[in-house]
Amino acid sequence: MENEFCPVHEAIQFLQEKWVLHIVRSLLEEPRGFNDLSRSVGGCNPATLAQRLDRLVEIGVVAKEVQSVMPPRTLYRLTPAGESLQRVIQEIDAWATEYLRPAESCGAVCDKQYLSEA
Amino acid sequence: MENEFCPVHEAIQFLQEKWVLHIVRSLLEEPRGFNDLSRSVGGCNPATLAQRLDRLVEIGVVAKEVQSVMPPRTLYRLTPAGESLQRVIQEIDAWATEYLRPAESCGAVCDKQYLSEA
DNA sequence: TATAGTACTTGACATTTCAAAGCGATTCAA
DNA sequence: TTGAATCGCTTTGAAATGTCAAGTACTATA
Repeated sequence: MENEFCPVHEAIQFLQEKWVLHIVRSLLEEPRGFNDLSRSVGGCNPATLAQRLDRLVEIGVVAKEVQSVMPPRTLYRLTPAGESLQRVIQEIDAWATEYLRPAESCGAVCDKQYLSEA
Repeated sequence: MENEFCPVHEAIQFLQEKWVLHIVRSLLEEPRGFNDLSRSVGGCNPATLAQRLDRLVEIGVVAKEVQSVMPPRTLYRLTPAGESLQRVIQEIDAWATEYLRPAESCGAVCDKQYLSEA
């Protein structure tokens, strides 16, 4: 269990980095600029977002397209590897809609959620 | 986009907590005690693990079974809701084996991984 | 001319995670 | 019988990580 390369472990390690799944999910909808992405993800501060994007680009899940430096205009879009994460997100979606119950609201208070009984 | 309850968002929020996916994956294999789980997950310190388990129990993904207090013997097992996370993990698995390439080793050095070209 | 928008960076602060040690109790090997 | 190992954690203080507010340099719109 030590010396073998375990892709799942690596994948989990990377997918569990804060905001990664949110970012991917947002980019699955459409390519976005930095601020647009930031708004869409909701709650991720620019420092973290920038760092996460660097990493996603480095890993090859996201491609960064600088359209013009000044005025700044950039597009982040998923690579094929990124797009194929859609299946993961879909499963999360399926699980969530089956098991997650609304606690109170969503946007503001996101600290408590419960599972449905069934 | 503010006041609606978005289960996927909640689910991602919760699944991206550090170690959660690793824990679930480990428990998918079999129910485990605290230390056993700790070893199987690998690298999570006990304080964090304990907290994560509390949360998982609270949310209803994991059930804690205290078999004896002294000598201590506890079992953590997935609830049905937890078990159905298997599909998520399976998709991660599929994605990982398709796109993740071994960088160097696995156990010790887990800081860099690359995607395959295809 | 003024306001809002782009993509970020910076530095101070808060939260999270960490490794290490320890605890009471039991079981097992020497 | 003594000592080490195992169990399920908790505590500690320090290190890593994430967050916030503000700012940069510039353009486009009003």
